[in-house]
Parts: sequence; C-alpha cells; structure tokens
Amino acid sequence: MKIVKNAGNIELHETENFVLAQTLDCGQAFRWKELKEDLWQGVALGKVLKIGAKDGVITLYNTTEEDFYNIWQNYFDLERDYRKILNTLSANDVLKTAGEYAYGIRILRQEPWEALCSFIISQNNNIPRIKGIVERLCENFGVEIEEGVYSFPTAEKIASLSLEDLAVLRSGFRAKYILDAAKKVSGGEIVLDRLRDMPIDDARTELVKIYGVGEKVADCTLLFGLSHIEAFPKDVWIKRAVAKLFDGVLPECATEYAGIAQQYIFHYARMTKLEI
DNA sequence: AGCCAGGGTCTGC
DNA sequence: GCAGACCATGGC
Repeated sequence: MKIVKNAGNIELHETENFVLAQTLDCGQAFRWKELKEDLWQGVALGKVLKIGAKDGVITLYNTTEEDFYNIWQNYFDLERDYRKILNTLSANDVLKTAGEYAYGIRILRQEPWEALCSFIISQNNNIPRIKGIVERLCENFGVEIEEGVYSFPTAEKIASLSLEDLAVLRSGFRAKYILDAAKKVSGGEIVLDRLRDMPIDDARTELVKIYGVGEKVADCTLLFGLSHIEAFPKDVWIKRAVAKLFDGVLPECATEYAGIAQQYIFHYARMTKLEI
C-alpha cells in the first residue's frame, strides 16, 4: 500500500485488502453511513471522517497527515498484513472460500467503551435497529462536533443519567445494561484500557461482571474494541456456520487470527445464507 | 399474527 | 452443565 498526500486529502493506493463497504457495513461498527456510492462518513475518536473509494484509490478527505498517522492508520488497522493472514487461513478450504468472499474486511480498532456499549445494544437485536439506537444515543447524549454530527457519549455522561433519561433510545430491556456498564466503567471498577494487554480470558472475566454482558458481548468488545484479534464471538450465525461448515470445530489454522476468521465466516454465512 | 433479530439472566432440574 | 421462560422493540 502506498500513502499519498494530495491537496488536503490522504490517498491510499494499492490497497488489496481494504474494501470500504465490506469493512464499514459488516456489522462490526454501527456509525458509518454511506452518503452515496462508495462514499462513507463516520465518527471515531471524536473526529468526523469522510472516506471514499474510486478507481482503486481510497481517499480520506480533509485529513491531515497528523490525524492519519495518529488516528486513522491505527483505526483501520492498516499496518496489519491481511494477505498473509488470508494465506494462513487458506490452509482450510472452507476458510479459503470465506476469505475470498470477504477479502476486503479489516477489523476496525474502535474505542473500547463504544464497542462495549454498541454490543450490549446488539443483543437479541438486528443490525438496522442497533444502528438506530446507537444514533439516538449519540444525538441525545453525545457532543455536537459538526452540524448534525455527534460524538459517542462518554461512560461518565451515561452514568449521570437515569433509566427514564434513556427511554428516548427505545432500547428496551438493554437500557439497564447500558447504565450498569457506564457506572462500572466511569467508576473505575473496570478499566477498559487495561484489558488490552491482559490475557484474553482474564479480560473476559472482567467484562462479564457487567450486568447484561455475557460471553458473546464480551468477545465482541475484546475483538472490536480491545485489539484481541484471537477473540471469536459466537453469535447465532457463527454457531450455525461452524456447525455446518466445520462440524462444530474451528480449524487449527484459524486459532491465532480467530477474530478475523470469524468476520470472514460471518460475512460468508450471511451472503450465502449457508445454502450452498 | 407470529417469528426473528451479531444474547443474557434467572430459575429449576 | 443444560433447558426453558422471559425480557422490549420493530420489521417482515
């Protein structure tokens, strides 16, 4: 991949394993909107970004080199060699096929609190409605960064609210879980940043102390928010897929990068509805 | 109308 | 350890 500065924009050339639609709309993040064909807008780390793809070039609009190297390079996981990982996973034929379907997915390095909160909301829910609830969460309790664009609210802000305040989200039974998570995080009972460098099992044990956080939500937080690339969240799609495609056991070659394999399998399962 | 959605808790065996 | 009821809300 080549990084080119061009008139206030940052361009990424020769990006073999980075497809915006696959990465931003695969159910790992819920705040990216497609404004028009191959042009997306999102908010992360308190910054608004427009990013688009055209003629094989991915452009980050109105982005300084400083922001690119301090924020977006890491956020989009650009320093990881996905081609190498695809090759490793291809030792298994089914993973190879799934990888060919989903080759352009990258695991975003989202903020831990946003990931935790988003996946609490995701439980027993569908992706369009998750997006709606997250949007209302930001509009009601985030900070307006630009006209009509809001940051993800902090745990401290949410912790200062009541269940009645959260009713505007229409998040149903999940509101009490959001509140408990906010209290434990803002109160220092759980220090999310510290979970990054912990052994994954210890980190998971911490996360499931939150009311309404079980193994699956914990693993999504570990994978999408805390860079534990070996986490393997088991949702209904993955359970069905692993049962059908692998006889219930994930192949050995997927152990090290299970989280990336998980995304490929999830995408493949949803695209094919497991009918082939 | 009833089922399902990137689940978790609680109860009862 | 495992099954089953229940949990809010909205789209189909």
